[in-house]
Amino acid sequence: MRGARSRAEILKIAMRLASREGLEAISIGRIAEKVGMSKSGLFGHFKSKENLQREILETVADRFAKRVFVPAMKEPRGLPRLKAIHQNWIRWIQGSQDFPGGCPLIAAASELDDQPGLIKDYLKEKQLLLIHNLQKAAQLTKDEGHFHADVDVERLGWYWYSLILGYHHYKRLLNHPRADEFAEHAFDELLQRCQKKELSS
Amino acid sequence: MRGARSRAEILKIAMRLASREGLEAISIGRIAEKVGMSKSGLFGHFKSKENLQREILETVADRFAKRVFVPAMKEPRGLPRLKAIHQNWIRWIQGSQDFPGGCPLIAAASELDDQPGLIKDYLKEKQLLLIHNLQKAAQLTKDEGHFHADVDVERLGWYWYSLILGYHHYKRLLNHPRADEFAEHAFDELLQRCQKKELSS
DNA sequence: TAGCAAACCGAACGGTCGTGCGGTAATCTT
DNA sequence: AAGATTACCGCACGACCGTTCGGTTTGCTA
Repeated sequence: MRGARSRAEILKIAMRLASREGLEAISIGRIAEKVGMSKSGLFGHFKSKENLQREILETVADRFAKRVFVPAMKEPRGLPRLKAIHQNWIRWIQGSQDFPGGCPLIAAASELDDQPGLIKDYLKEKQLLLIHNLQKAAQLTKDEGHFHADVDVERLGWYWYSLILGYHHYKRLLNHPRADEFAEHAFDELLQRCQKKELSS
Repeated sequence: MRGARSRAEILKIAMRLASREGLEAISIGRIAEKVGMSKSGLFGHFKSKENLQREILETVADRFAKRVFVPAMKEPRGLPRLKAIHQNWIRWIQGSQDFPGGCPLIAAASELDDQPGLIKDYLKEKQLLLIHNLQKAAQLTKDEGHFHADVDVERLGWYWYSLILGYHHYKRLLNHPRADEFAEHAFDELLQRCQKKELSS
């Protein structure tokens, strides 16, 4: 089937465009132009703009998992794996060549947080899954004995995510020179505090 | 001049709309409809959409200062003032009736972080000012002796902002039941850590 | 009260949007 | 090789976009 390769290529380009301009701001016409095919030809692949948006989001989420979580699974469970996830995540935000516009998931989150609909539900589901995976990795770290037994993994997950958001904000919007330093330092502190009695519920 | 009141009313309604749909997504026609006047009549007040967007942002920033910083200035400098700022900020995010769509500044930040232009520059300037004010309040706390002398106020500012972003994310997108608890707890911890030797550069 | 500036309107412009249709060319199935 | 399915195209639609313009109403000033 010739369409499959074309479809993947469309999504890759659309993803790149959406990372710069936002999921709602992109238009089918401009994607088509960039891909090098007609508007109606592209439209035929997805049967509505909403479908296209959902598939873009899906493509991004897949890529995120492949870049951040999958490689970290090769590290032994516990602290090494946690650190690998964090490092991959930071690198992801620093912007592989694929996303000139920062993490599309974070961008989409603030873009959609107040207009209900299929896309928002889908995004929320993906975010919950991401957080669940963070917490699972943290739970394993507890089980391995690398963390204090009283650590509240849900709270750790929130801390972790917050510092990622802060990093993203300082880095991408403000171009703050100390963004990398802050994020790295904060994550180390967070891990250390989890080894002591702090961060319990 | 009859136009002044009308102008303020337009901005108030436009601000509300922009908080839900984003600064780029709003259209002059829909704002005009909601205000109850003609598209061209509204357009006459601002002479371009970009001007309108900038003025919306300005309105939001003014209101933010008035709700978050100004009331906190009545508290004595140092810890009490810091806590007041935080409390007001949290309340601001919880969404006064004015913003059904979460903090427009945060929303605009992710929306604009990758498309350069006047609006982004303006937003960035406002964000830097906000951070500067946070740091100034923290510096005063140091001067009052409420914090350890080695505290790195720039780093504290980043921590503070990060937890606000995390709160916003968990609260508005995910409707997480523990969002308030996490944010409150984290801020208390942050203050405590600033009183010890931690959080130095 | 005359005159003027500003607020506001309706209509229209060129443009882009998402979407649908009919037709052609390529590919797969049998 | 015949037939069915699919990819893709050009074209056109109705709707909405930001913006402009000429004309009417309103409120202030002299």
